[in-house]
Amino acid sequence: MGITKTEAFSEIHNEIAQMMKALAHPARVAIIDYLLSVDACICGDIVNVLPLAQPTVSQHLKELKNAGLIKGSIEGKAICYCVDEAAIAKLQTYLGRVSDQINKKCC
Amino acid sequence: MGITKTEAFSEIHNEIAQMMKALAHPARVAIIDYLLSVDACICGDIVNVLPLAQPTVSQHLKELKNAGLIKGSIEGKAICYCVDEAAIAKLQTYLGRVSDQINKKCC
DNA sequence: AATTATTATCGTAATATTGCAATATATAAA
DNA sequence: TTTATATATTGCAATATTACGATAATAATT
Repeated sequence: MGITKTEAFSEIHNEIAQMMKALAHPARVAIIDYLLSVDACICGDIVNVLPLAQPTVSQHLKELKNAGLIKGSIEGKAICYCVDEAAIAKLQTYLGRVSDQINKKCC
Repeated sequence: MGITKTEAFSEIHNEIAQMMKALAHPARVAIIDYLLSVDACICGDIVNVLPLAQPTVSQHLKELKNAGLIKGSIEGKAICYCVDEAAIAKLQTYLGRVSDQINKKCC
């Protein structure tokens, strides 16, 4: 139905899924990469870097922000976005657990 | 439009996004977790563990398989699925790079 | 105050995803 | 060969996502 049975799953599974979803689009992965490539977090030109119209980029930024993957703060007439370290760490921790539990003698 | 401008993004960004997408649903995260919790990879009861109907689970398994996150092999009348180590490693590598590049003095 | 630059929101069209009943397929067991 | 068990496929309804033009909101500049 395009609707996820969120309530049927554990909070952890929902949380991980939500963060993964934020990165489940090449534009959003590209945004993360661009934010990292800029030395400071004064970034007012994300729109110019992506092959998408400004409203679309704004929407993607919003999704990244809602998922907690980036933080934004007003910096004059531009807005400064940067990657949230804690969020990335959370994903790393999850994947680390997965990696550790893989049964090497399996399949 | 619900359609992603795939061709406008780099292969790496698309590849990462695709893998993330596979984990962008609590059911699929739950499947991974369940596969890891079983000692061997003889798993014929994923359907009974999830709060979803059999066709829905089958569909989620297909998506995980298409994204390369799990491998499946026929084992009698059941099918053995298990987590693909290389795929997880690829995601870990990506997140590791992100983590390394985060500008600590930012924001 | 008017202008300019930057980002957000609204509305909408096209497409994708989620979920399941019904049904098909495949293999093991009887 | 029939039956039972396990998984896949099809078809469809409900909802979500993606993309963008038009427009609004905000803040610096003139």
